[in-house]
Amino acid sequence: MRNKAVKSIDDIASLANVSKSTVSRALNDSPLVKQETKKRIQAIAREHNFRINAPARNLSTRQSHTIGFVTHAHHIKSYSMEDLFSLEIMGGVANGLREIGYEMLVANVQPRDSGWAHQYLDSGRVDGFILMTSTRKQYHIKTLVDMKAPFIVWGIPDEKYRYCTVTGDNFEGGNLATKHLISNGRKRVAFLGGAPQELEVHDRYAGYEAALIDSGLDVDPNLITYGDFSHLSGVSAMKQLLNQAPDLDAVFVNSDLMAIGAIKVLQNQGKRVPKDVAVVGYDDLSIAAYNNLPLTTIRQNIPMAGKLLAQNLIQYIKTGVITNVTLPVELVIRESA
Amino acid sequence: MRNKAVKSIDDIASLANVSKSTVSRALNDSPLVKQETKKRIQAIAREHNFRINAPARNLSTRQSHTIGFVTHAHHIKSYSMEDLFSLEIMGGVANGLREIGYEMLVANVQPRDSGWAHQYLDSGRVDGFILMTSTRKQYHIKTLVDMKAPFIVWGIPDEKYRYCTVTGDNFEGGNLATKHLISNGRKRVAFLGGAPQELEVHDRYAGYEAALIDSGLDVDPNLITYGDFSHLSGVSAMKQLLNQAPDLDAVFVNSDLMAIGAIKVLQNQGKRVPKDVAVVGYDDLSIAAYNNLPLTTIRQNIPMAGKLLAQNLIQYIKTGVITNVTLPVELVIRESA
DNA sequence: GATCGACTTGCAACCGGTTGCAAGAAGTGA
DNA sequence: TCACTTCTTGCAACCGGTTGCAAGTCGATC
Repeated sequence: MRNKAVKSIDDIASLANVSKSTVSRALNDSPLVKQETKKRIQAIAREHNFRINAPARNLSTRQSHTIGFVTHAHHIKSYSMEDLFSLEIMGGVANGLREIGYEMLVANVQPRDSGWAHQYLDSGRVDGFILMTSTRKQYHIKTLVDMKAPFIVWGIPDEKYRYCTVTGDNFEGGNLATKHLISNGRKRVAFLGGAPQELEVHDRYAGYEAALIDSGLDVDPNLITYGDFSHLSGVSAMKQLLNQAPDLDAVFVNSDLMAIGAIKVLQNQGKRVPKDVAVVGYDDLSIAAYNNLPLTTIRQNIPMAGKLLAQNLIQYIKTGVITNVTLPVELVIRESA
Repeated sequence: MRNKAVKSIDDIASLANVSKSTVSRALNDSPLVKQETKKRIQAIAREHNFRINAPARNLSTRQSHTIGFVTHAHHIKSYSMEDLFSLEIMGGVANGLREIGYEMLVANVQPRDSGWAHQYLDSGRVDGFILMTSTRKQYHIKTLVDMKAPFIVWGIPDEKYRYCTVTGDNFEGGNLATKHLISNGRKRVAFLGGAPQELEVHDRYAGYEAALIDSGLDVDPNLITYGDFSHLSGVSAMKQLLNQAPDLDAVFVNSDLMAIGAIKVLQNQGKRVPKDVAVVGYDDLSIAAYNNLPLTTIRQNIPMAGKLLAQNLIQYIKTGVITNVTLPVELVIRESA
């Protein structure tokens, strides 16, 4: 260990026989310092394994270089499979942020808590937020807009406000899934939606409806039902569907988690999947491929989504540019349809 | 909004007609300031929605009040079901930390990266680490010990060093699982272990072996094999087991993820689970209950584990007390055995 | 040889807290 | 009334960076 006492920029300064300002500039690659000096200082810093003190830097620049990743765990005490979508995105976000020199703080927010944003932002702990939480999302967005906090959300932008978003192409997803089922000869294709208040769900429905109409099939209200994206809601919604329309021969389900629940219900009731009833899920979580009956599903490009959430938020923070991006989705055919 | 310009402790100081030192002490509930003054200052702070500036405080106290949660994602670019165990614990850790006033930073470390610890610690970004990463865990532990970094790990402590740990009772887990299978009349109970270099796996094996011996059953090397806890490794290890011992009638699997893979293999080869072959998993991840065939498994108390990882690390940081705790496990009977 | 602009570098203030030490106020006992 | 505690409070230094501004160096131009 040679970093005896090289803890601050001042130490480097004495070693290099320059002032701390010069060291600061050199380490930040400022054009103000001579190439040669810069190289020399950087070499010394590297050699002594020096790391800029983050709190000091954050204090001085009034930026934390940290982003809060906001989730609202399905179960209060710990994450679970129900949170898998958020969790998978989180990995992509963490990577995306690191590539541009930011860190990620996890803020697991209680649904009723309204002070969290101030708590993180006013204390200078984070520079902005990435919102995944679906319950009460509109409410949280309003709060953030009101306090002028920098943030980006996974989902379709609400017309009322202007803010950054990243989402998948939900119409296309619903359309692809339904067309696939129809092209396999299915005539009674049901729609098992996510939470009905979500705009994403409306778009997926629109895609579903368009596919039916394109093929000259009827849109039957008895074939439509909703859950809340969770496994359990998939179970009960599927039961309801079977009651309303016992003759259905396919289901387009708005999440893989619900699809897995739905398949279980179908099998329990003696239906063969996909023979009697074909099922298409949504998201293509890692679990879709691992499922007992590998899921045919609509893939959302999760790593890309994470990366864009990171990049576009930072871009917004730095430049104020508001981006709303829609990512393409694709149909992944496995065994359930 | 009344917090016009109340951004710093100085602002509060002028409002309250005291010095900033007094405000600082009041907000930290120091006994040095008079009760009445303290109340008054706290009231003013609350009223103006004041939050202490974290970077300033961190700089001054040389503590970040932040912990790095270290994982090593199974896939590089994003988290997946394979990381579910870490992810579930993460929720518990985040909650545990918040309860004692700490934040959690996610550090998704590349397996070959050796500089990450210095990067986070020397820069004052975190006060310590929580280690979940299993690949190369020993290597990372050595690094942390060498640099005298505060950390706690999920797992059994290595005899060579002294550091904080939290783990489940692996012997008991292996023993409970195996006894359960034997008590159901199984005679040829296989052991499908996690990564063979892990101490946890040895203990689970010991529990398995003890149960066999207690019941007068032979320990047959053909019934033993190993994977690496992942779903895929469960698939190939199960195939191998069936080759080595086609007559097996039960398997104790070291993770739920591997168990799900193993069951798929068994079913594909025409074995009925649990009728022909009973399967017990390990961990009781949320996925165990949701699986197509709900898993009988050994439950690790994940929320508690997360909480203790958080609490004991902070305790160590504050007092230097090294804790090594072993949490009880329990058998959860569902449908696979 | 004086002037000028382009480069480099250093000084010192500032970011917003914490804390050791000194000092003033209030209370106590002699 | 005075010396001595015990409470409270404020002063000022410090944590480790960043940055506006002044100043010094140096070759080029007139």
